[in-house]
This record gives sequence, C-alpha cells and structure tokens, in this order.
Amino acid sequence: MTDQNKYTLAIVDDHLLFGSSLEKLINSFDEFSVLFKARNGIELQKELANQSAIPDIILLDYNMPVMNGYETVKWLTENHPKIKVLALSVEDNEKIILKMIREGAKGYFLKDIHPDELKDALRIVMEKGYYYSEAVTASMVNALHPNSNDVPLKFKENELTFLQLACSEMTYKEIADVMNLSPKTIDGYRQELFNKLRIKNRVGLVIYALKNNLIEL
Amino acid sequence: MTDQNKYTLAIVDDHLLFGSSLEKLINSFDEFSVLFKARNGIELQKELANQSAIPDIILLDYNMPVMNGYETVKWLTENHPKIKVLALSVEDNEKIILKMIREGAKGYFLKDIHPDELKDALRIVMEKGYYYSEAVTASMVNALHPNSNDVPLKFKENELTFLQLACSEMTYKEIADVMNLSPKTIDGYRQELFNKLRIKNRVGLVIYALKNNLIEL
DNA sequence: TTTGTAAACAGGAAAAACCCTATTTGAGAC
DNA sequence: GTCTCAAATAGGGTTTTTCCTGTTTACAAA
Repeated sequence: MTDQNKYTLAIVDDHLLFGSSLEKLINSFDEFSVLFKARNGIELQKELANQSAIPDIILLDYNMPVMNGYETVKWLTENHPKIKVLALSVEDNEKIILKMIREGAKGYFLKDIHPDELKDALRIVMEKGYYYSEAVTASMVNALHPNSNDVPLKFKENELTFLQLACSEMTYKEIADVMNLSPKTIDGYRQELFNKLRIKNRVGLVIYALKNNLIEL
Repeated sequence: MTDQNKYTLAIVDDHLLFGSSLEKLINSFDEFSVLFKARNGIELQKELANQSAIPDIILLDYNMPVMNGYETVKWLTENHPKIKVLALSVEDNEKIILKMIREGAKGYFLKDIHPDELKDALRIVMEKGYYYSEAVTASMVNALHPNSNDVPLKFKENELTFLQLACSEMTYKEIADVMNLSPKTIDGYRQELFNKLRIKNRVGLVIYALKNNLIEL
C-alpha cells in the first residue's frame, strides 16, 4: 500500500508519551498513518484550520484537561461530521461511554485494548463507519434496560445538607443542632436515604456522596 | 549501535495499547530495545524467572490493578537490585512519587513527558544510575520543607487491611470474620487508628483513607 | 371546613460503634 | 527455660447508630 492510499489519522491526547508512542504503533500498520497530533481540543481545532489535509479518523483521549473529550466530540460532529471519531479512555465508565456515543463518537475503546484489536477497529470503522467492542455493546444493552437505570436521583434540600454533614465526624445529634432540627428528624432523613440508596450504614452514605460528587474530599 | 550493545528494557503496564505503543517508540531509539512486556507485577516476576536475559531498565506503570507499582518496586529492589526501575504515572502526586523513590525507584516521570525527554532519561539513568526531572526534584525539596510535613504515617499490614475494609458497609464483626481475627482485635486496630489519626469515628477513617489514596473509590 | 399529604418529630429497643483497662499468646532475645 | 515485647484477645460499660412504628404539624386542595 502506498502512502497515498493510506487512511490518515490524528491523535489527540495530552499525554505526550502515549501520543508519540501510539503514533509509532499506528505508523507501523500498513493501512494507516498519522497525519498530526494535538494535545487537546483547542490544538486540534488549530490544526484542522491550518492543515490542508483532513484526517479520516481522530483518536481522541477522553481525559484531557483543556478542552475535554466530550466537548471536542461535540465540536467535531458539528464542524467536521465526516471525520470518524474514536474515543479512547482508561476508565471503563458506562455513563461516559454512552455520553460520548450520544455525542457522535463512532467508537470507544479502553487503553488496555490489544494493538491487533486497535488495527481491526481502525479497519472496521473505515468500512462500516463505526466500531463498538463487545464490552461497549454490553453497556448499551445495559443502558436500555430500565432497572439499573441510574436516574441521577435528586434530593430535597435538607436531605442533601444532611447527606453532606453525615460525611463528617459529627454525630447525628450534632448534625441536628447545626441544622436546627430534632435528632429524630435527622434520623428520618437517614432512614429515607438508606432506603433510597439501598445502603446499610453511614459509611455507605459517605461512599455514595463521594462517588456522586456530592462532597469534595 | 548493534543490537548486542543496546540497553534492554522491560515494560510493565496494564494498558496493552500504551505498552505496545511505547515499545515501538523505544525500539526506534538506537540505544535501547524492549526485551519483554508484562501487564503487572506478577507477570513481571514470571518473565524474570523464565527469561535468561534480565533487562537493564524496567519502565513501571504505577497504576496497576493486580500487583501495583509500589509492591512491584519493593519486590524488585529486594530481588533484582541491579535493575533500574523507572516509575511511570499519569498523576502528579507528590506523596506517591516520594513513596516510590523511598522504595527504590531510580526515577519517575509522568506520561505527558516528551519522547525526547524519555530518551534522555533512559540515557541518564544508565549513566548516572538515576534520573529525576525538575518537577520531581521540586517535590523532593518540598518534602524536606518541614511545614507541610505530612509524614506519611505507615501502617502495619493488618491495620491497613482493616482500614480498607472499614471503608465498606461491613460491620466490624464481618470484618473480623473476613480477616480471621477476633472482633476484639479489630476493635483494637480501630482504637489504635483513631488515636494515631486523631479522628473520632469510622467516617473519619473513610475520609482519611480516601485523602491518602489508601482506597479507590 | 374537611381532607390529603409531606415533613417533622417521638418512643422504644436492638445492634453496632466506641472506649478503657486488662490478660493471653507467640516469637525471638538472653 | 525465662524474659520481653508486640500482637491478639477479653471484659464490660457508654454512646451512637440503626430500625420500626407511630403521631403531630403545616399547608394546600377540594
């Protein structure tokens, strides 16, 4: 295959080492070559503006500081709908995957993918227009299932305040004082939250709050 | 430079894609070549046992699921003190950096390092025996500064296990069962930790564990 | 005015967490 | 064997948390 016929890629990743390494790997595939690299969405925009050539595929790191994966995909689908975006991430987070797909990413894979699979993914995305690994498909099925459907669960003002205060070393009595409520009311909030969140004790509360960014560490 | 004279490396990283890519990059350096890759500390041990050749340098990802960076460095300094270990990580966490250095890592760098700098680092570590970037040196200076002197407080094996289990919804009795110890012993650990960490209850324990990266969310 | 309903509050009890002060056990030093 | 020291264990008491089942209060709709 001559260089002219190769599919071209751009890599967007803030980890220089990973980006450069990945470039080497991809350039070793005989159907693909890397056109350019960028460190974030902003840099990518500049490259796409300057560059006369537009890549066929963009490999996009989800976890970027400046203009993150989500925003970048959004911008790309609006401004360069022909470019196929493959999102790349270290974390196997169902919500993020679905968010990216909804935004128009044509595929998603984890950084622990095998290089051969990456090559396959690149081929498939050029042929079929998309590539979803088994794991991702599973996520999608899961998301359509209405049971584990994590509706973000909203809390009443007081409940939320209590939840946050419970993530401290205060006793419930002290929390009651701070909130100017009877300890029994606080106990009610606690009970209600335990049921709603299906947890067994205060530690569960803390874990939940942390996982859902309801408190800062 | 002939292949015979090249310095050899091993890469330990659970992200296949990164590992393979990095391999390409390093093999493109004319002084270095990759001897083998492993996905975690356990695999590395096996490789080192089988393999007749021992690498000069090991590039070690800090964030591994099975046998993590910390444990692996520890094992390496004990069993293969001649191998130079360079730790690799995405996070710029001062405490972790220092921990690794104390354990015997000969260098540390973030994954956003420039490939040229990586090459330099490899050269330097073979010449001088160590390599510390400016950023890391700054961390070290910082650590010697006596104000923010968080002596990382070390825990006994069991204490640590308890601490981690305490960050779950298990009762202390259940933890005792899991650890095959008397509930009273667990109570002893709890007491000891409360005093040492100057906290008042189990929530304090969870917060502490999170802040010090003793558990993953 | 009644009625409905959600939030606040209460009683009472069992379980778990918390606290303090010993005693036992096991491994290594002498 | 005895001594030593730390880790493991125990006893037993107090406080807090957890749980279940009510009642009161406030406020709005009918």
